[in-house]
Amino acid sequence: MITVSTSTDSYHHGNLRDAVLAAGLAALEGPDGKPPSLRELAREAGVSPTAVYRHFPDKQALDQALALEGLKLLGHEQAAAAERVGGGSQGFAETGRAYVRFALAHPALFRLIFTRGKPTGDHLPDDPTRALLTANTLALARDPQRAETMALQAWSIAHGIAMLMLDGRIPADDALIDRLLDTGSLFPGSG
Amino acid sequence: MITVSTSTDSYHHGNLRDAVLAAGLAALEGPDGKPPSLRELAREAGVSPTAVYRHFPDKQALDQALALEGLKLLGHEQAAAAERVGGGSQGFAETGRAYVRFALAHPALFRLIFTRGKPTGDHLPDDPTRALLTANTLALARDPQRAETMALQAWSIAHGIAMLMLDGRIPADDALIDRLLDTGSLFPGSG
DNA sequence: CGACTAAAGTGAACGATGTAAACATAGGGC
DNA sequence: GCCCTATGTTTACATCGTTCACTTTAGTCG
Repeated sequence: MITVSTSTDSYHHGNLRDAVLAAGLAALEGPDGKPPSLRELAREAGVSPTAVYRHFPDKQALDQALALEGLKLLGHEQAAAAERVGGGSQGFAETGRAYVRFALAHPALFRLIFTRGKPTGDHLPDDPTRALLTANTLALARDPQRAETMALQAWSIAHGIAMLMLDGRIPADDALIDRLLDTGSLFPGSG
Repeated sequence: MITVSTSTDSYHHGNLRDAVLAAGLAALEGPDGKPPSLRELAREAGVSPTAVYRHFPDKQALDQALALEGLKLLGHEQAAAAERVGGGSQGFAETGRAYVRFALAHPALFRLIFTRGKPTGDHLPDDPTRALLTANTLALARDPQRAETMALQAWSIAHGIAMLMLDGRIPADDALIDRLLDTGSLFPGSG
């Protein structure tokens, strides 16, 4: 979690990096689906635009850091949702619902997470979403290969639903989410 | 299809709208995943930036027009792919594969199609992709409600695979596409 | 045929953005 | 107590979308 120390320092901010990230997450929650500009975040943190460059090499790095925070949030919500129904295959289904609900609740943040321009080839960080997913499907299917396939299929359909709903191609209906994510109808003989 | 009349007129271009759209589609094919700027397209068409505003109210409208062209292309490729294998449930599966292949072949264009900022509430234009989809699932399931659900599920999983592969979250492997889109494993008792 | 009008182009300008370069400050280690 | 380095600041530049006032063309109508 990001904490902002509202220190009253004049020149040195004390903790600019976290302040900028916090401002970024806050801006991403706003109803305006606009991704925040670097200058806007600097303004919000009460600092000159170029000061941000002491903590992030460029805008893309800032975005990636924000995306990473978002990914953590998503992971937490998924884990909490799964735990709430007691894990198991119920928890697996709940994980998918939480994924889509998160996307609808935080559209700009969700979009940011999955749109960091070029892959730049660097390591994908710890992805709790994915870990949780494979663990769950491994409990459903004996064959590990089949489990991996199911995991990717489940991820894909949840991601597809989320994206299509965000883009207005599919009504963002809560009942529809349940209908589309119904594991019983999707994966024969599981659950 | 967009045709550019390379007329040698000096002042009046003759057909600026199509020229700009053509330049836009060309730019979107370039390896640089950048969405083209309005000024860039104007430059490419040999015209001042503001001339574009005689044909599009703003950048967003330009983007929407480009997205519409992309949607047509996608529809054509899907129809061609389905036809190639003789339609039917084979054609249905092929439709999904074509969807993902299109996304991988035209990343920037595909992204543009599904990211026109706010829905602005206006009508979704004729979407050949969706029409084809429901028609195909209707042939697979008797219950129309079930068919609609299957259509949206199929669309979601194809869209999810495409997006996740574009974002580098899933390897853009051709064999993987087939494995994930295997209708037999996804929808029990159909095919 | 010639004049007028509207469509389609031009240029200069504005504010916003990401980013680079040169300079200022403050706080911690010798 | 001094200096060094991390962290800011100011200024500047290119690019972008967009507005405004103006110019040129094409086509219609008397």
